[in-house]
Amino acid sequence: MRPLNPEETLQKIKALAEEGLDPYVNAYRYEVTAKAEELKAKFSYLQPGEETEHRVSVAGRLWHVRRHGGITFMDLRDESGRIQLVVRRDIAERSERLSRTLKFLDKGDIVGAKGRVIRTKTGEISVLAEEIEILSIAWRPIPFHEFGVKDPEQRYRERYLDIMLNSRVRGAIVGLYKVEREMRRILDEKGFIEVHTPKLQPIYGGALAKPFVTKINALDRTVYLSIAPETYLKRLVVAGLFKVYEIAVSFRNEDIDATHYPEFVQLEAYQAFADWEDMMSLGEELIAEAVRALYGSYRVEREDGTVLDFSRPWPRVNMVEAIEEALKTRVRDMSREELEELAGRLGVEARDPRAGKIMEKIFEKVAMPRLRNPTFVTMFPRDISPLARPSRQDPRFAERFELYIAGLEVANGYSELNNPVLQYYFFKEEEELRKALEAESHPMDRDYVRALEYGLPPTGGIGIGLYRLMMAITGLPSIKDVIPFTITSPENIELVSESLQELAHRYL
RNA sequence: GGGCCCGUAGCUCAGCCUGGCAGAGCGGCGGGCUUUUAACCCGUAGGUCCCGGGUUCGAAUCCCGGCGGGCCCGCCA
Repeated sequence: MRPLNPEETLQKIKALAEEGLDPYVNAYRYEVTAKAEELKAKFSYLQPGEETEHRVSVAGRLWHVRRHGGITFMDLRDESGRIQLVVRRDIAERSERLSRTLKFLDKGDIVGAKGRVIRTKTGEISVLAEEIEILSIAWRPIPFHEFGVKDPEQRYRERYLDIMLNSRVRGAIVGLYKVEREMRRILDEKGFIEVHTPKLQPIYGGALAKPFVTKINALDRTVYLSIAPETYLKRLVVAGLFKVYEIAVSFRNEDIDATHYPEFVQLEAYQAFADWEDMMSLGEELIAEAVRALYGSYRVEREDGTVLDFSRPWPRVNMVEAIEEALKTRVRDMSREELEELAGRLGVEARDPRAGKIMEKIFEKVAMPRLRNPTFVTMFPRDISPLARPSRQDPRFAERFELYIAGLEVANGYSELNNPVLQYYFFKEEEELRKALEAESHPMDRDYVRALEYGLPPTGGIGIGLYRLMMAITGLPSIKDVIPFTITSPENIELVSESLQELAHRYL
């Protein structure tokens, strides 16, 4: 690997160019015929020392270079895994280009290699290289090996290094893709339509959060980045798309912590003629099958040793009952004042005009931390659920649930409120609330109520926080770990290239 | 918004409490080596101790301010 030293880098580049090996001149494409892990599986039958005539070409980044004088071993990493390249002196002596190239190879470089598949004397399935091309150069030292990048600042500033070196982070990013693919497959099979709803919205809604405010120049109009796709998806149900979903990026202008980030991805699905129970079942299926697609099992053993069991069905616990069981106290008929007093005794800060908000806080304090395996918490207070349908059993509560996994709130869903009179009434309530305190409230959305006036079928909906889900199943401690790139404050970046501008003319 | 902690070589970190030559391992560079797996052996270079100010004969170390980062609490998923 090269030192972070422009002068030495310059000498290397010049020397490469003189030998006709400059990859910025030579290497525009490379024919790849095999992947590392596929080769190791396919040739696992080889005995130590056995060689084949099977010629392959592989490409990737050099991970280790072990030079032994007459023989060199290199580990090449591609997107499937690692495979060893072997360069023997007797072969290199027959190819001047190979022996010249070999001198320049450095840990971190991107190379392509052609050769025969063998198993070495010590048992490693390898490509015995006959040709090697330098395809790109690592100008900067990459912090390889056992240490990797630990400095949290460098991890986030140079995230490509963290993703390159940290297999858990890479696994979470690839894992999210597999989760989304499996969820799409299931929803497609059930006849759901995938759509995109506006990210630029004149009225934000579908959740209670501060929005990002921006402007459409063409219309000279203030708009908000979507905090949730919910109200648009339900407009589509009104329109007759009775099974509809979106994997939506949502933006909320709130603080960043271990479980919150201002932009995040959620899958929201709506199904006409279904209620909250159906949506719990759908959520179970989507998540359990995604986990199985990822790990081949409904049981996940996490890095920290804990095991999560996604076998269905998952427990469904009533919020009030969960609190009462934890506290051994009857809370279901408590007034707002009594709840506030209880919260005070529990050390829960809850000054809010809504009794339901205080109830939720108490729940999060006393009952939520106990929930490890996937558990639905049901019957959320009605006054903190302005888009949900009141319970057919007790109108103080909504037919609303949240899903908790490993102490994280991962999903939220309900029987959708389809009564326009009640929806308008709840929006008015929210407006009053906004005046009464600084807390976020749902803005009045007259167009949404108008849509309901055309008739929304009885509908169930669910939103699944996909980053939270990845945190839960990987055990990674911060939501930033599962997001490919997060924002960092500005820095002065020193570039090798800036001091080597004299090279630019070579390539034009 | 409140509190706690961190910043030393390319990477991982020690040194700081109790002020006295800037350190280790890995990596780099040079040499050797035809079966290694973080190869090994010999040699060697490499520093804005985050920045600024103060105390002191003397500051990586103590004090003040700033910058960058992390964690916890409050609020939003």
